[in-house]
Amino acid sequence: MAAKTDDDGGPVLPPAIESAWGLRERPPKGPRPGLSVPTIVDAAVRVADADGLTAVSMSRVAKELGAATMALYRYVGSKDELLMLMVDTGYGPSPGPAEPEDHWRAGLTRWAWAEHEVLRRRSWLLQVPISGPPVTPLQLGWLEDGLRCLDGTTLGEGEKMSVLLLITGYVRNEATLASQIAEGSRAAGVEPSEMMPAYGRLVARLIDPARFPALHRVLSAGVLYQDDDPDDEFAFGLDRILDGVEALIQRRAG
Amino acid sequence: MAAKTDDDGGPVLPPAIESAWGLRERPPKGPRPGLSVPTIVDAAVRVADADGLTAVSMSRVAKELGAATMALYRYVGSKDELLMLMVDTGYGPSPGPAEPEDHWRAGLTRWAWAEHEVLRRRSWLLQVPISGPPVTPLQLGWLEDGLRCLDGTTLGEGEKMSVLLLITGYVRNEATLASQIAEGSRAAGVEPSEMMPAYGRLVARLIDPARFPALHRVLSAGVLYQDDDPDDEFAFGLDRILDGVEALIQRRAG
DNA sequence: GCTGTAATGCGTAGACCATACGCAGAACTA
DNA sequence: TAGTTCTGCGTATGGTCTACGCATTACAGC
Repeated sequence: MAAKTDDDGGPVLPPAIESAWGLRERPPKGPRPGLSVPTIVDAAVRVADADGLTAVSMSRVAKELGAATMALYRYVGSKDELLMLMVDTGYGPSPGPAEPEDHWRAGLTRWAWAEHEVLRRRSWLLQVPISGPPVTPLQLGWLEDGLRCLDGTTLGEGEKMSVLLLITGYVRNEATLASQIAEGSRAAGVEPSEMMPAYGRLVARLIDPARFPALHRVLSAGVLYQDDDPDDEFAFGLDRILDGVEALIQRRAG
Repeated sequence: MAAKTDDDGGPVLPPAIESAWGLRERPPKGPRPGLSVPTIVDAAVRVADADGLTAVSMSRVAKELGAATMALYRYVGSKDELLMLMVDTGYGPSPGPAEPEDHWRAGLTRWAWAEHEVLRRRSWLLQVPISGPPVTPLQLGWLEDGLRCLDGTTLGEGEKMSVLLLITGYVRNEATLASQIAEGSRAAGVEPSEMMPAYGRLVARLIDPARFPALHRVLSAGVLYQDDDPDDEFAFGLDRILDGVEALIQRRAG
């Protein structure tokens, strides 16, 4: 029998996650805890919001709480565990299920924009190295609400999951790109609106039009020089994906 | 005038990247260099291939080369710069442009599968915190070949870029998921084929069917318990995206 | 009320990490 | 041959996570 599995054969959850599901009560012995897992996670989120994920170290979070570094390890098994919990509360609760009368497309659009909005506000969420499929309560809440959007459709359960995976992946990807541009412009001391034009000029300087004809054509068309509305960009890709989903639903229906 | 921009107003490239474009020759004075940027990058890639990205430290790479840690800093400005170069050689050259007679869809499918294959072999590429749009020669080569697939279509240049972004994002996302499952199964000492079923059992244990009805339905359908071919999963999402692109091309054409 | 037990807070210390700085020596130019 | 400039790299600083052990606290049972 392999280690790290419980009696059911399921993977074992870190204690702090189990307590997030309310599956673990505190033993009544010993001194009253001066901290708590939510307090610690909130402090860590505050640090990340203020100074980015790289500023989140155990000592920094402890300082935020007026506690000693090692005190945190009484509540959290490791930094990775803390990060997992930070993701949960960083996303926050799902915006709620779609209205029953909503078209699936309207529901999923709202769902995608909600995640987009969260990631815009807390771009450090994208830098957390996610270590597996979601197991925290709020994360599964997002999944649940996404699934409900597809409730009335002809898709199979597996297809619904695939569609949500596709969309959430797209949202994360677009947000990653946007935050990189923002970060790059801050690092280079350039106005964010000047970032893409500057990138265009850089690529134009580097490439040989004979070796990179298609790319050269893109540059000549001025695509990179103009500073598009990122929201338009996001909406474009999302509509392409939803068009693809719609095609599948039509096929399953007819 | 802001710092970190050159006379053209373009962002300044790190020296090691400029040399990758052949824009910088060595001054003829001083002792012969015992190392070179490509040698160092190759060693770093070897370390990452063998022991993962976390094993890539300056001292470990130096040891791989039989050099002192600080010797590397004569060639590479920082570890981040080394990582950027590792990504370039880690991806390697693009598989080549599509055949001119190929349909755009066949070309993009091949392009996406090629990236998929690279990321399957070198999953550490996904963990490198990418810090901006591509500026290295091989990276732009991939972009070029992707653009050529869309050469004969009715799409605008900006739309072509968006489509490629969409696809590459999808590929990275799917690969990230797959590598997380592989990593998780290794960490828990479970057979990779048992990973998704174990996850399904875990979620089933956690959720309350009343609070998570849609998710419960997915579990009841046994979706998570069966161990699908990951390639089928990948092909499914890719086809959905390409369907969406096809819809757009049709609309632009007609 | 006393004692045993178990949990908490946290100080110390070890094993890493990136990298700033400075110096000795090598290889070229003049 | 002298001067310059670049290389290799040793040392040192300040940061990271976390294993371990100890004193303190608070409850359970007697």
